[in-house]
Amino acid sequence: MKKTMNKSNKKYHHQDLRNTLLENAEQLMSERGIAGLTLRELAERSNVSRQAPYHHFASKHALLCAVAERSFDDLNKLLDQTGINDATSIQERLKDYVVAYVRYAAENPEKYELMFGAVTWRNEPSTELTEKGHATFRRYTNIIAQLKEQGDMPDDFDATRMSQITWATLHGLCRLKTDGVFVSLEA
Amino acid sequence: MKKTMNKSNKKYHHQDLRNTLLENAEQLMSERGIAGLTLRELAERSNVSRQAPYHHFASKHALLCAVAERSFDDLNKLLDQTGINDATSIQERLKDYVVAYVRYAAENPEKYELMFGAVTWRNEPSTELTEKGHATFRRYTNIIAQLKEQGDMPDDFDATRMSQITWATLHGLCRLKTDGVFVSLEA
DNA sequence: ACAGGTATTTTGACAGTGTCAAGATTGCTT
DNA sequence: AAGCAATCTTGACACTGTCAAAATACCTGT
Repeated sequence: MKKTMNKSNKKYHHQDLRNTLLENAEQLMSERGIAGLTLRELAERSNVSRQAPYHHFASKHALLCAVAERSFDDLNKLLDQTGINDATSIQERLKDYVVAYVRYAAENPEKYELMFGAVTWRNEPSTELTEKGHATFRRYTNIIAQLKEQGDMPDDFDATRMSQITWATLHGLCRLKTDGVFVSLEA
Repeated sequence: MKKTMNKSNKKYHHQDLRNTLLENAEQLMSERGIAGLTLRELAERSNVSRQAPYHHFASKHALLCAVAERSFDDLNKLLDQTGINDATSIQERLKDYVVAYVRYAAENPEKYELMFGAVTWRNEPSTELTEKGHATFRRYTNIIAQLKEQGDMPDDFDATRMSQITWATLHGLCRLKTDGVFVSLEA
């Protein structure tokens, strides 16, 4: 029985610091906005010196990318739950996907910004990040493909093309919401 | 004949500093990205001290908002030119609008970010900014409305609703492009 | 033309930022 | 118990936005 009881020890965060940092970063982001997130305040809130985070994240940008990946996991977990009831029709599944998707974006504007914003995607996004982003989209195209297989669509219905267009619509609406362009528009 | 020849005088920028700053800000943005735009470097490039811009813009945020307004003017000017040939059909006009719109966004990602991004819209956007943003959208809805008037659309065609959805699609595609999510996808 | 005032630009200063470098502390392994 | 690697801390630096106060150039009324 090894004595790996370091979790209970207050001093020296050890393996937990990474998760603690990520969680506090998310909360700090939702409070001060993504631009207002400061590594120093994050460190202070995590009861750690200002340089400690650098042992878990190479830079602030890396930290933000990690938050983005985490958010993708959260969203995908949410979307998983919508598919639990397989008895429902494909149309119902599509609707559930869209509703969950929009809700997540609306409730976590900063996370959504990191997931699909320029900060992460225009600075050498990691392969994991790009993979998770593509996976989220692929999950959508699967539903659209099933919709076509069901046969209710016209013959010239290109599932891939249609997925791109309609998901762009979805994304555009989410972005308008998260960016604050929408202020008074019912769902 | 008053002697208002201050334009030619090299010293003391006077009325031109504001425009010079805006132009240099745009160029600096396209080089270093919107986050890389620095008031100090902007001042230096404009051959002016670091505090001079503050007499024309209350803060960096105000400067960015001014750039956004300017970009709206540019885009609207571009869209004006597409409508010059009134002989073309409405369908053609819509296509021209979309093409010009997407092209502007793709060629000026930073400006587009300021026009519809969180930086400007989530920090007390000025009435002028919101007005210009709405005007750009209104111009789009007009085309859609004309499309309906022309009679080719089904009876339950809600022009307003349709404008919102299709413009969200347009915006979503532009955003994916400007944010760098698209990297290898033909137009 | 000149005096005075206003608009404009400058210089000095400060708190805050990300992050490099080097030292200190802890816990695990032998 | 010793040593070592992982982890955390402290010191330092260049850079940022912006406040305060001084300096400069222009404009207007007389």
